[in-house]
This record gives sequence, structure tokens and C-alpha cells, in this order.
Amino acid sequence: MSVPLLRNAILLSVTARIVSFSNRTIRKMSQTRFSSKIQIPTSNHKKNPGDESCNGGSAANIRVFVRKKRAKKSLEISPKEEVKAEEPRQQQLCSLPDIEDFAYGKKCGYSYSTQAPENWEKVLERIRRMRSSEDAPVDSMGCEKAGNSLPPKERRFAVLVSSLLSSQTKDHVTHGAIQRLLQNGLLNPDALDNTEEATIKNLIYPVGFYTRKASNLKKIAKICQLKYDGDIPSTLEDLLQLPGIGPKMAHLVMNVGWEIVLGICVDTHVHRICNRLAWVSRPGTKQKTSSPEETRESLQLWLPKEEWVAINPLLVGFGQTICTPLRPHCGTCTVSNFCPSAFKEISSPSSTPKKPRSN
DNA sequence: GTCCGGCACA
DNA sequence: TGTGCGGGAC
Repeated sequence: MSVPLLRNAILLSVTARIVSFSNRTIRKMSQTRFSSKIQIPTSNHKKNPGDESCNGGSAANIRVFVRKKRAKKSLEISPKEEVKAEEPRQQQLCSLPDIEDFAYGKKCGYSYSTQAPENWEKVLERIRRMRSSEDAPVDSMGCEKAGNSLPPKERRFAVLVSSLLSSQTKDHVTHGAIQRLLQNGLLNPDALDNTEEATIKNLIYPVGFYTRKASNLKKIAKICQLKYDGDIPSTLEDLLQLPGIGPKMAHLVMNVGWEIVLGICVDTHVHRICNRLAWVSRPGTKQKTSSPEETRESLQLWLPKEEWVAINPLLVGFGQTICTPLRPHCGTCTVSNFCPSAFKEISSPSSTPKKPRSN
């Protein structure tokens, strides 16, 4: 399989996590729609690969943006801000390591280990095999094709909304909420902006944290209208300025919405499993990373970029079925002999992996 | 660290 | 019935 094709296939699997395509649809689409070359907006395309002076995708930069975002409590849009947002992107964006550039961390002055852990390829392969039955909730992606049938701009907005609603919410619940928004003509920034928060809240119920999400949706719709001409932000830093969008969701939206891979989407499963496998560590130490962001930063230093997108659905499903947060099923796990944490946490009395909840 | 909020599971 | 799930804001 050629590299672009492989990339498309990988991209598809993560797309599925968000917009919940059926597996059959994915297989079908990988032969059709995505067989063409991925289009990358020129404004976002990466700059000089060797330029380490600016690192748009680094955790350090993301933390700066998150800090800025938090400092900016109430998000008011003014023409002044709009001008500010137009700062040269060249200064904000920059390249991430090439696949072969494992020494990237050193180049950036980080003290993370850039050494790939022993046997990582074997471990990934075995996890892939364990996951081949596709019995994890992440694989049973309802049927949400709504976003997919929309024009690009609306599809991107649907991806953003899906991401926001999906956190800590079962896939079918997210799907239901998206469907209701769609049926009511609210899956676009203009309509959402002109809708009562209470209405949005009722429509998205019972997704997790629906009150806050309804409020965030309305704010996001307004921002998209005023600053992005009804589209979604096209850079990581702009996405991070949206209320309710943190590093994890921002990377997911970049990957799925814009089809640009700037970083690994690290959620709680990826964070937990990478630490259990000792694949990541705090800078200059062998201690576990303390946050998903730290995990992302550490993982990106050695994991080949080809794996950046695929790693999320792979480990999420693995984390849902076998390497569960509580009582991991080390007895049935085929990588336990490579895992320094195996059998060190209280295991479930039965060795049969149970069907966990979605997401 | 706590809170958000429904829900699955021990 | 209590608890943990999980990303983001504070």
C-alpha cells in the first residue's frame, strides 16, 4: 500500500471515532472516496521541515495557548481581536518531526527520551491482533453519516460539534444528539447562533455535561460566524481558543476535520496505556507522565508519524476491552510479557474481558 | 484538586 | 447504593 493510501486508511479509522461511520462504510469508502489524494489547505500546510524555531504542534506551544485561553475568561469577539488573530501564521505554525527524525526532541532542547522503547513494534502488532475482532465500543460506531454527506464546510462544523459532544458520552448518544441538531437545521453556526441555549440544551440531552456543552456550542457558533466566515478554525491554536476545546479535541478536529496530522490525539486511554507500557516518561526521568499532554509530547518524540493517527483508535479500543483503567485483564493480554505494569494492578476475578461502556 | 451529569457496574 | 468514567474550566 502506498504511503498516501495508508495514511488515508489510518485517517479513516479516526474519522470513524468521531463521526461514527459503520465499519462497512469505512471499508467501502477506503476503496472509493479516500482513494483520491488528501487535500491539504495551503494556508495550513507545514513549512520548512528543518525549522525548529517554531513548533505549532508542540505540547509547549499548546500549553501556552491553553494558558492564554484560560486567562481570557469571557470570550468576546471584537474587530480588534480579529486583527490580532491575523498574526502571521508562519510565526505560529511550524513543522513537526519527520518520520525518521527521532532526534527531534533534542533539536528542540527538550530532555525527553527520544529513544523508541524496545519491542514497541511487536507490542503494537500484538495489540492490533487483539483488536482485530473489533469488539470495542470504539469500533461499534453507530452509523453517523450525517457529517459525511454534508458539504466540506458543514462537514467540518459537524466534526467539531461531534467532537465537543462526544467527550464522555456514548457514541449512540452523541449520534442521537447530532441527528436531532441536524433534523432541526441546527448543525451550522448561523442557526446555532440564533437558537436559544435552552433549546440546544434540550436537543443535545443526555450527552455528558449538556448544560456546559450547550453554552459552549452557542459561543463556538458565534465565533465561527464572526471570525471564520461560518467555517471552523483551521489551525491548532485557533481551535484551542474555542470554549470547551482542549488539546485532545483540537488534535482530533485537525486530524478529522482538516485531515492534517499535527500531533497525536492523546486521551485518557492512550495516556494510561503508554504509561503502563513505559512508553513515555516525564522529561529527564523515568517517572510516569502526569497528563495526556505530557504523554503526547513524550510519545511524539519517538513514535513514527505514520502511527500518529492510528494509535488513538487502537489504544482506545484496547483500553476499553483489555487494558481497562480498573482491573486490567492482564491474563488475556498478549503483550503482558512486554508490559512492566502487567499483573501489578488488581485484576478482575474473571479473566473474561467484559463489554465495557462506550467511550 | 473539584466540578460538571448521566450511567454502568461492582 | 457508591463510585468511576473523562475532557475541559476554574
